[in-house]
Formats: sequence, C-alpha cells, structure tokens
Amino acid sequence: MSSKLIPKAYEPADVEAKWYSTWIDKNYFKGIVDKSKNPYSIVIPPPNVTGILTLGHVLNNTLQDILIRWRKMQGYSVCWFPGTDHAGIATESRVEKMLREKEGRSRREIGREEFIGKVWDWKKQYGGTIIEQLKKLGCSCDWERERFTLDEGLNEAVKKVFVELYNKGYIYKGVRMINWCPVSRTALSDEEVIYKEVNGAFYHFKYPLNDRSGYLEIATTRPETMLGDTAVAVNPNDERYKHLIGKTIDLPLTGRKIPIIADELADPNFGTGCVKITPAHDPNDFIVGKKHNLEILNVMNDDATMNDKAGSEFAGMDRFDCRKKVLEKMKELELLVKIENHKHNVGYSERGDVPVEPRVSEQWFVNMKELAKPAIEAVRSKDIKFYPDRWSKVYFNWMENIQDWCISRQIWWGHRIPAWTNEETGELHVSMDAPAKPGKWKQDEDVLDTWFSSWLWPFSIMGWPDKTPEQDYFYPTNDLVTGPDIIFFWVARMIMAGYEFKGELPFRNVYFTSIIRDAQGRKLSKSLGNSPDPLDVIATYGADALRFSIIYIAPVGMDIRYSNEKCELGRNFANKIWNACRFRQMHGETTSSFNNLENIELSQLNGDDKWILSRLNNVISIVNDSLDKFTFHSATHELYNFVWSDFCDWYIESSKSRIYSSGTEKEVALSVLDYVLFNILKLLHPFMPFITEELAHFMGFMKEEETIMFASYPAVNSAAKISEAISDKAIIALVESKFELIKAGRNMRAMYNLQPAKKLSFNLKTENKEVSSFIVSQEQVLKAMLNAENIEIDSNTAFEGPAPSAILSFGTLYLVLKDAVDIPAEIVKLNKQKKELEGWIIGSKAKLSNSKFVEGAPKEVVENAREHLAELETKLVSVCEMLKIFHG
RNA sequence: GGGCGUAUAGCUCAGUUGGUUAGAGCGCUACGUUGACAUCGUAGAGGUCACAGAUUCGAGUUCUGUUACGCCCA
Repeated sequence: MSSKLIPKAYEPADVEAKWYSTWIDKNYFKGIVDKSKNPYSIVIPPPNVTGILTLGHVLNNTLQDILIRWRKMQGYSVCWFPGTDHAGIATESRVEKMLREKEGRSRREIGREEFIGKVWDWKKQYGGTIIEQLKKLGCSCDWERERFTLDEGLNEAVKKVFVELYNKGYIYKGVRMINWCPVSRTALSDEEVIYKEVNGAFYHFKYPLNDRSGYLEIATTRPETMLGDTAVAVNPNDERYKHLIGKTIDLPLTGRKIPIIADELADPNFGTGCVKITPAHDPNDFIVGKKHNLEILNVMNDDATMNDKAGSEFAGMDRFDCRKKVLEKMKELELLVKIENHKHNVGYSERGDVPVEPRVSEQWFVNMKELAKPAIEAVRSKDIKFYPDRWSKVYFNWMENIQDWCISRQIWWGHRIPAWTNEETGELHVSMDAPAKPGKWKQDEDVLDTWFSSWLWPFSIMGWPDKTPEQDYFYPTNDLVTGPDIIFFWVARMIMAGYEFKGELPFRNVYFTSIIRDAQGRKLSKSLGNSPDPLDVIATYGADALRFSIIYIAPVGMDIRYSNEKCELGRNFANKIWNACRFRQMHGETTSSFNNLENIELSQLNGDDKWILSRLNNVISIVNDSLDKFTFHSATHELYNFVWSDFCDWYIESSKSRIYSSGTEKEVALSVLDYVLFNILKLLHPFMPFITEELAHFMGFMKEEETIMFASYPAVNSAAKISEAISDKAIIALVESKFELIKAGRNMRAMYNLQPAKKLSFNLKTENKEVSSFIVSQEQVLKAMLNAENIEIDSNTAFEGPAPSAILSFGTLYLVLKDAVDIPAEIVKLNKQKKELEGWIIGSKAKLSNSKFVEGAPKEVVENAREHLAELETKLVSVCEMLKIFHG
C-alpha cells in the first residue's frame, strides 16, 4: 500500500489515461484461444468510419464492455472483436463534398481510381477517430483484431458470398422499380427509405376525354408526374365510369393520348375513383403498367430533373419547380379543379435527406425467402433470444414478409460487384476472379450495399472464408448488443448469413438498447444542437461516471431521457467509493483478509459484520443474476444502494466505535472492511473500470504487476466461513432492530428541533430479552450514532411521566426531555398513529377471518399476516399507554 | 390502415410468478461543516398507481374496453 495520503476527491483524468495505457501495454485485452477455458465473444456493431462518438455509442459499447469484463473475471477466455464500417454512401458523399470545396471537382471529373485513392487517404487521416474515442470510454476491445469492412479479407468474403448466392439462383439482376436517391444518384434498399409525415396536397385535375364528351377528374399528390402518365384507371365495377373503359384521354400539356383502363387498383370510394397511371414513377402504377402492357415513360433524369420526354417546356427543371409550373399551366387551361390539404407519408433518402424518387432501373437483387427460413426458426425456437423479447415480434413481422434486397449501388466506395459482361456476346461472368477467357469483358460498375459486407461481420471478422482457430473457438459469438433501429438492416441479415454460410447461428443473445433522447424527450440531432459530446462529458465527470450514470438511468426497452447533469450521479458515486477507501486508509495498513477473511475466526465476527456480509452476498447474487438477464440498470441500482446505504451509511458508521478503538476488535472490523471493499471494487469493475483499478492498487488489494481485470468476480457463498456467518439470521435481525432504533431516535431529535450537537438521553422499554441484552451490548455504537449521553433499557416499568416517544416493532423508545415535551403535539401525533393502527388492524383481522384467505393463500403469506397483526396490536397497546400518560 | 410499446411522487424511472403500510434518484423543506466524503450528513413533505369494468379471499401487477402519447411497418 502506498504511504501517501489518498487525495480528498477523485480526479479521473490522469487515472483514466494511466490505466488505459497500462492495459494496452500489457496486452490485457488480447483474446486468446485457450481450450482449457470456455470462450466468450462479442463482435462490435461497427461504427461508421466517418463517425464520431455519440451517446448511443457510449451506451452500446459500455454494455458490451461490462459483459466482456464480467465474463473475463468469471474465468472465460474472452474476445471483443472491434472494427469499423466503410459506410459507402455517407463516406463517399463526404469525401466528394470535400473534393468539391477544396478542388472544385466532382468524383466523375477525377475518375474512379483517383477518387477511391482519395477516400482511402481520407480514411487513413480521419477513420481512426471513433476508435480513439472508444478507448477514452475504457473499451476493452482486442484492438489487434480491429477490422474494416473494406479490408482485403472481408472483400474475399463478400465476393465468395456473392458468387455462391448467384450460383444458387438467389442473386439476380433485373429491371425493377427501386428507391432512387437523386442526391447520391444511386439505388437504395427499402430499408434505407425513411418515411416522414408531411403536409402535402391533393391536386384535382380535369383530364379531357378525347371524344369531347367531358372530363375525368383525377387527384394526385405529385402533379409533375402527369407528364409521364400513360393511362387512367377506373374500377371495373364502378358504375359511374364503366362506359368510359376503352376510351382515350387527351393528356394535357403533352399532346399524348392515353387509354382509360379498368383496374382494381382504383378504389371507387377514394378520391374521385379515377387514378392516373405513371408506371415509371410510382411502384403501384408500375405493377398496373406491367399488367396492362403500358408504356413506361421515364420523364426524369437521375438527379430528379425533368428530361426531354417531359416536353421541351419542362426539360431540365427540378422536379419541384416543375410541379409549380405544371400547376400554373393547368390553372391557365382551367383544368385545375381544386387543391386539398393532405397529410401523407413521403419516403426520404437517409443520406441525401430529400424525397426518394421511385425509379425503374436495372439492379442486382437477393431473393431472401429461403435465407429467412432458418433465421425465423432460430428465433422462434429461442436458439437465439432477443432482450427485450418483444423485438422478436417485430423481427417475425419483417422476416415473414421479406422482400428482395436491392444490393447494387451506383457509387464507387465499396465492394465492386464481381460480375463481368462480355460486351460483344453479352455473356455474364460471375466469379471471384475476372474471366480468363479472352474477349471484351467489362466489370460491373456498381458496388454493393455496405450491409452486404456487414451481414458477414461475425465470421468475416474472424478470417472467414479461410479456416482460422478463432472461428473454431470464438464462433458463434455469445451476445450482440445493438440498437433496435438496425434490427432489419443488420441483425436479421446477420442471422440469415450465419446459417447460410457458417451453417450456424452468429450469436445466442441479442440485447437491444434503449434510444437516447434529450431531457425534453426529443431525438438527439446535430441540427437541434442537443447532442452532447461524450468526450466533453468524460472530461467533466470522468468516463466511469458517464458509464455508470447512463446505465443507471437506462430503463429496459424504453427511451432514455438524458442530460449531462445526470452524470453527477455517477461522479458522486465514484467520489463516495473513493472516500470510503480514503477513510479505510486513514485507519492503518490493509489487512491480509481482503481476499477471504482467512485470519479471522467466525466467533470474532460481530452482528454488524454478519449483517454486511449477508447484504454483500445478496448484492453479489443480484448483480450476477441481473447481468445474466441483461437487466443492467438493476445491477447498477443494487450496487449503488449497497455501497451508499448498506456499506457507507450503516456498516461504516456502525463500525466506527470499533475502528476508533484498538486491539482485536479494531483488527476484525478493518478486516471485514477490507474484505467488503475489495468485493465492491471487483463487483463494480465491469461498470467503472478505471476507479476500481486505481483503488484496488491504492489499497494494496492488487500488487503492482497485477490487474483487477483478472481478479475473479464475486460469486455467491464463495467460502464456508462467509456462508456460515450469514446464516446467523437471529443476530442479523437484531442488527436491524438496532438500526430501527437509531432511525427512530434521530427522527425524534429532528421532530423536537434539537441541535445535532446536543447530547440526549433515551430510554427503551422492551419486553424482548434478546433485543434488550443486544442493545446493552451496543451502547457505544448507539451513543455515537444518536449522539446520546445515555441510553437506559427498562423492560419492566414504563417511563415516568410524559415524554416524546417512538413506537418500534419491539418496544417503545422515549426521549428523556424534562419539561420540554410538547404535550398537545404528542397527543396529536399519537392519536394519528392510533387511528392508523386501528385501521390496519381492522383490515388485517378481516383478512385473517376470511376462511377463503386462510385456506387459499400460501402458508407463508398467512403466517406473515398473523405476525403482522400481532406487531400492529403490540404497537397499538404502546400507543394507548402513551396516550394515557399524556392525558395524565 | 396493420403491428408494437408506454401511462406509478413536481421531474426521470424501479416495482420479478397477484400477497404486509407502493420504492429510488433528482428536485423541494428543515437542521447540520462531529476527524472518509458539502461530489456530504440527518430528518421530513409529496402518490385514488391514466380512466371504466371484469376475474380473485386479495389487483400497481391478470383480462376487456376507453383515452392520451411514442415508435415501427404499409
């Protein structure tokens, strides 16, 4: 143990930096294939390489770190596999933006090869940011295994998977209607479209019939698409329009004639019952168009400006400018009937934050139906468990209606599709390698969706498709911790990939974290400026404080309302532990008992010792159990209460009289203190890694060359001596009686507004002999904790004359205050108590005289009720006696 | 439109298979710097558990309905 005095308050900054570099230097985070131990592994949800640390990452990665550190201390050989995601569209647009700003050039101007070189340069410079930030948080990832989803090895995995799925017929190339982002100018998957409710409008137009017999009225939310209309549909059973089917419309502004067709899509009860059909710009219309062999007339360019087919008047206009112009023109022609306000959902592009444009285009797709089958079964049979379980419903809902996955992207930053076309023959070559056959082969220009590499993460990160010892040992991984927002993007697809390519599940448990919001419940966003920078928080409160606080306030499966001030809870808690150790250090060298109380005889332990050991055992049990069930917040609450209340408020305070004395008594108290403190540090280590390591060394629980990371995690009933000590229920109950008495005494002091410094005298009346002799033995403690000069115990005679009193479960405590007693106030208080007691007694008796209760309820419950009634009656007797005294 | 979730103290939330008088943190009130800690201590006030029914000896907890709010999917 260090001889220098521990500082008065905990200062996290230096401590954190010191220990993290020590852990790295000593390679403590290394995941080792050790067949003599059970493996435990987690793969990190790879953060975007463009990203910086958010509170969401803090929560997510703290939870993983807790699991990793806990399992390591439990004796597993653990490995936390880290890495980042190449985030195709996001990274590409960021680098392109930079290029535009710095050099005034677009990626197309500099060409594919040079552009990709620039993205790699950018990645080298900035890509490590989030990794460094995770280190500040204390994450114990095996950094030597850090991978990137564009690493060569992962590229092999991606290609192999693509080729396999192609050969199986699951991957195909086809012309489909897809979601198009006009900003990034690429296709998106259905999952990348974010629906937002917008206040739009329903525009009612008149479409003239070709035979001049009148008009059809149609309604649309997107007037500009009328330039691509190729039909108008009515319901075949709609009597109003039946006679018009087969006639034609003169489509305004275009000079085109389009047919009136019959299709069920037209709902006679919605709008006017007539629907314009634009097969190139609406998914439903596309289906109708195919069915009726309509022309697919694409009137837009890939950046969502209008093209020549929209007509010379509109060509080159942005789609929304075009909308205004179409409205103007229709109004001029007196074909605009009305504009209704209309709330509806519009799909936005995640990255571009503009409405996606449905677009017919040739893309690569994966048919997911077969892949989904084992993945559904795995969750249904609980081979894979979701926490909270309700997410499995969301999962089933999506998986059972799974759609083909559009995997090609018209960008450059990503895994290029391993497909080549012979430009002369049109032959398609899909393979790991370029075709060896001579000919004019051209590789597909597109790259794959980033998630097409992420879904392989749990095994690609371990070296697949090569065989590696890591895979044999650490795959499948144990737990996955991630946000519910990527359940479809990532979790579901990883499960499918695991079964398809490894023939086995990728992980056994999935814990879905809460979503973090600000104190007002708003989502954290850059534009609102309400996302705190975790590094600022760490600088202010410390990493341990942030970690502990965020877990403490995170409710299970609900949103978290976060504000920086909430980190005070963790900081104060860290300081409390710090000062508990500081107190201990002030009273002498650490004893040899901190590991197992080996030098203490069972008979030397007093009631307080047995009580705290029993509380400790209880908290050990709950914490392990909570971590097993992923109820992290429950573990933190239990630890907080145990340390603050049980240990500091009661055990330490109660032990002070022994600690201030000398000899064996002091030695025993300090031994138990050391033992409990070390257990506290070990229990807390996964949650607060830095301060626990620091204090374990400071206190001498750890030698200089050791680490608390490798200490064994406390387990229930670890030693016979302890279990024997805590089985002494009688003495533990007496200790609790002592605490009850102290609380009652303090309460009376406060009620009578007596200065804390004023010495008081108390008188306890009890007929319980065990309690009275125990209380006698505790005189020193009671005097200290009540600041009393005298405590009399009198089992026979009531206290003479009126006095303030408190009714206890085992007797009555009087405050000896000559002449100072407020008689009317005491009478009011006692009458109130009497009334309450009588009420409870009536209820209690009614319950016990109900034969259905006595016969139906469990024995224990009935027995408790009886004991409870007896206690109430004892108390009532005491209250009545007191009243008698007061009334003289 | 379909699905999921939430409603408990002023605020944020616990409350395990139904079983004593429903808990914590923050905030609030009063008192207090006694030699671990003011990032602290002691004590206190504060709740018809959203509403209406049902089941039960017994409901914050189970069921049905209603209202409000949130999220996901179409």
